[in-house]
Amino acid sequence: MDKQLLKNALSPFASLTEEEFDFFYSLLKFKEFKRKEMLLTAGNVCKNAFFTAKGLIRYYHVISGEEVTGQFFFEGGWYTDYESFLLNIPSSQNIQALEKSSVALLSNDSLQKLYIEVPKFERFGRLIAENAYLGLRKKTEIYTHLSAEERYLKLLQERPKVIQRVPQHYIASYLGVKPQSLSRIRKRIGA
Amino acid sequence: MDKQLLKNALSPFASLTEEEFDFFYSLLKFKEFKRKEMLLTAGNVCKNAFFTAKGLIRYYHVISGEEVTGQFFFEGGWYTDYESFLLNIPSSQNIQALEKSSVALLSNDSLQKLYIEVPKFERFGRLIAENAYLGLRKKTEIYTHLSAEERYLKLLQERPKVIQRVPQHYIASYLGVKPQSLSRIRKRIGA
DNA sequence: CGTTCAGTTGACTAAGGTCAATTCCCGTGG
DNA sequence: CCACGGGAATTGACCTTAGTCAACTGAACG
Repeated sequence: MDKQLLKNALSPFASLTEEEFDFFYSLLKFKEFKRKEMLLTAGNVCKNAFFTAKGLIRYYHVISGEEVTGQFFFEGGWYTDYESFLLNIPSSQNIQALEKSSVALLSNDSLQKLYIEVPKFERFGRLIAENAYLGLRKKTEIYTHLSAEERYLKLLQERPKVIQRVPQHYIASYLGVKPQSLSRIRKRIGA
Repeated sequence: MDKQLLKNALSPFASLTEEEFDFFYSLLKFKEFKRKEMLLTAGNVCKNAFFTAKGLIRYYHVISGEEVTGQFFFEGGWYTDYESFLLNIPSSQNIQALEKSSVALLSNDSLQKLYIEVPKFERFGRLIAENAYLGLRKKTEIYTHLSAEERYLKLLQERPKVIQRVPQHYIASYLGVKPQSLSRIRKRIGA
């Protein structure tokens, strides 16, 4: 596990002393996941927040029998199902490694400990949530007024890594189109 | 301004002493808005968080010349453009009263003061953001996999107040369909 | 009253979905 | 290392949903 990567990922949210960071670090657990392995399966309580140190993670919902991908996370990305994690209720999400991945796990207990021992992390938690909100709002706006082709082009432009590393049918489920349609779109724009 | 309404609206997020609440209350400003009056216009910095004590507020974006309504807020609802409010940058949103409304304003300065004087409010800020995130995620999910008719029925079922109080073309812009289509949907389902 | 803006309706178009048949990879086991 | 099997991607024909353009009705407010 790359300690520095973790430090860098936190720096936009909180400036920590060595001591504070080390305390935070001591609360983490580390785990390896194989390709297609699940970090969380719907119906279970999401006990951890996940930090992707290496690899590629996605979360998705199953709605009327179909997978709807919510987001992809690469090296340096944080994710948890807030609702389940915070309220300790069964999650409706699935979190899955799409590549062989190294992940840091922060349990809710540890996070609460963190909030108490280092109050600065309350702020950190708030900023993470606010940040998640902004990202999601952006996605929502894009989705409710752009065509499938425009959404694809936007993704291509803003996050080419997703196009490069994620299998196409997952991208389709993220963009809200069928794999066939995405294939036609790609053909049309000459990708 | 109904002090008790404000207290009730806060209670899910923070249990405050009389003293803490009074300090919070002392930081607020109060303002009346007429029907169609703007609380914020795109291009300006969003200097305040808004609490709707009475009336009906919406926020919207203008995208390719069209209004896209993000959300409606009734009595008891909070809203601010986080991005603009937090980062002190020009907002891309418009916030507007749809009915004659009484609104409480909390400036960023006041909020920062609050965070310092009553650290409990860091938690409050975090919970508000997390809550906003959950609401938005729900909307995003609904939108990317339900048909226009299903979205309308869902809104009708979950928030009948919106259908009752909001003019139809705003609902259309919220649901992501044209007013003509919404009219046809309503005819089809016999509303 | 009359002007204006919201809502309705009709005819047509276009985007994306559905069903189905291949083809193309790519990982696994022999 | 090669062959095979199965999931992923592509393509075609057709269908459904929502958008577009346009005319008309209705209600609301000055």
